[in-house]
Amino acid sequence: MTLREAVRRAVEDALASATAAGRLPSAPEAAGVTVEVGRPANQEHGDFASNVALRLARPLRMAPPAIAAVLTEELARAADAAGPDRVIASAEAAGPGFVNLRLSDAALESMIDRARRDPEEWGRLDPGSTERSGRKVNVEFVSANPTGPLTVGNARGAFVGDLLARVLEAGGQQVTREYYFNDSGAQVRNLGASVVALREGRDVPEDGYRGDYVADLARELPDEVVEAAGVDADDEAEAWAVGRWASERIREGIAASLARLGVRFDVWTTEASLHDRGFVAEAMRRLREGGHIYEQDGATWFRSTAFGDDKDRVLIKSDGSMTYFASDIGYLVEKFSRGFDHLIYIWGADHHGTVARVRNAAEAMGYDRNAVEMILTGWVHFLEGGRELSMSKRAGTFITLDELLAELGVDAARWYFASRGANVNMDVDLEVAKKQSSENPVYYVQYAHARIASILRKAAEAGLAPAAELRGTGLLAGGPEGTLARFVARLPEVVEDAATAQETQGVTTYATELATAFHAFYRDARVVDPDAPDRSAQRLALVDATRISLANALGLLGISAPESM
RNA sequence: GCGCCCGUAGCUCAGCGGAUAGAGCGUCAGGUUGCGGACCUGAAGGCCGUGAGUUCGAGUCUCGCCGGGCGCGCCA
Repeated sequence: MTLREAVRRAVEDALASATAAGRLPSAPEAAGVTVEVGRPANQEHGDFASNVALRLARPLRMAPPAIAAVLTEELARAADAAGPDRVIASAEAAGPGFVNLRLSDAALESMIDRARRDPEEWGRLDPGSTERSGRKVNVEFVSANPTGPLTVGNARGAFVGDLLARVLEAGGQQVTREYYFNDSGAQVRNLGASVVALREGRDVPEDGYRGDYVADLARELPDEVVEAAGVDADDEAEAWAVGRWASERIREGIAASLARLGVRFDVWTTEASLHDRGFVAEAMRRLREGGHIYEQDGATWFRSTAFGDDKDRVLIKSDGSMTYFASDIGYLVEKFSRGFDHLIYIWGADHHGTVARVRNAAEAMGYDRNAVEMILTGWVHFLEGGRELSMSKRAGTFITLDELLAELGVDAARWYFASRGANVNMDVDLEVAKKQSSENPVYYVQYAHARIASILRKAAEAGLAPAAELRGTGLLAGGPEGTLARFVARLPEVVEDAATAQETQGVTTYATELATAFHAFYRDARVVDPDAPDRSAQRLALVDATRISLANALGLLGISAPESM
């Protein structure tokens, strides 16, 4: 349990017992008021504060400070009764009616001990601790068609999707990372025709692909691939055969690029497989049975307007071929057939127009539309020396993801995307990003980790080891230790918030604050002091818990925590 | 025209309806007889685009307006 939840329950109990004892009036309207506690911005206001007295003022017809005073007395009574195991050390009514709460030393000590007892689990949520833990979630992201290497344009989705997956996993959810692509469309033929043209020394066709990678493929193309297309193969058959080969080669390259980012996919699904395995037909059948389909102008339509869309959507074109949307709904059936409770799609902002139709189709097929969620990523504008870099895969003018990483490094790039909301547009000037890379906050946090690792090594050389437990030592009663411990103990709350909000900005903020708190502690308190072995051992324990928290916060973002740098 | 997203310090961005709006970079002024100076301390810098509304309380919620981006195919 997080400290926040323990404190929240204590306030809840105080409210219940004060009401039962008649110290607060009981009013039916008060039932709708839930007890919430938060971290005050100002540390003078304590470790936690609750606004419940302000919320109860109207239903109870009492002044907020008076309610706060009653709750404060009740909390003090409960703390006395709990003795040394109490979580709350003191409570006071303050300001317009807040109840400010201060944590006991014992509560802090036990959190530090918990972090060190099981470092792997520290910061991960207990199963069943939140509504969503245990949920089976599919996160589909990147999903670029394999007609060329991943570009910086794909970077946003790759990082946002992976970061989201990591945060959900830390929150106790079962995540499948999924990549969806088309390996049988006309683009594959065009890619093949482009490779063949270059191989034969001709110009790339009008609708073909350019770029160095196409020339590379032409050079590497084995004769067997061409021959396998048939001795008398026409240009069309040859283009398809070569296209399939090239497409698979590119897909392998994409997987390798993603692996370099620390992104690994569990499932790769092709659009063709959804048709081959009958999921598209199954989706059509469901919609037809529900009366959500009609024929018009020779095409088959989904009545999306019945669910609030601004127009109906074509599933089967008048020439008999299927739309991309038809594959989408087949994919819905396929995903739900695998038992997922929740589907998340990471899409670029330009796809927002297709959100409604997919969720509408899910509802029409009898699924919970709220189980289908689209996260739209904002635009990334890449600049070089203030000049915009325009990119086109067909023209071959783009920066690859690999090139970006070679310049920035995986850790810096991950931090960059993790510290910003998924849906905000942002400008990245590559020259500035490179120049500032050593000033990047990620290095500040990593430095704190490396510094602690160094201290622990120094301590070992001096024959000092961290104390097994801080419980009962009183080390955290005040001073620099208490301040640092409060930051360390917060990690589980940070993870819970990240999992709930499905965002990582809070994690980067926390990691920076924790590093700052450590650097301040380092300044004020000497850790390794052979003349005071007991205190050294205790401070080493606290510092070790700090190291674990830094490593786990960074790990949550897929960023390394170096022992030295 | 309709719809979605964005607008917070010079720059890049944080900010669960709560108390005096924050961080990094940049600028300016300082700091080490000890465990890593990739560090620390301090300063300057804000009508939170704008106007109303809801609320005990709004950067946060609602509506209008202004500015920027994107979308409105039997394309993928």
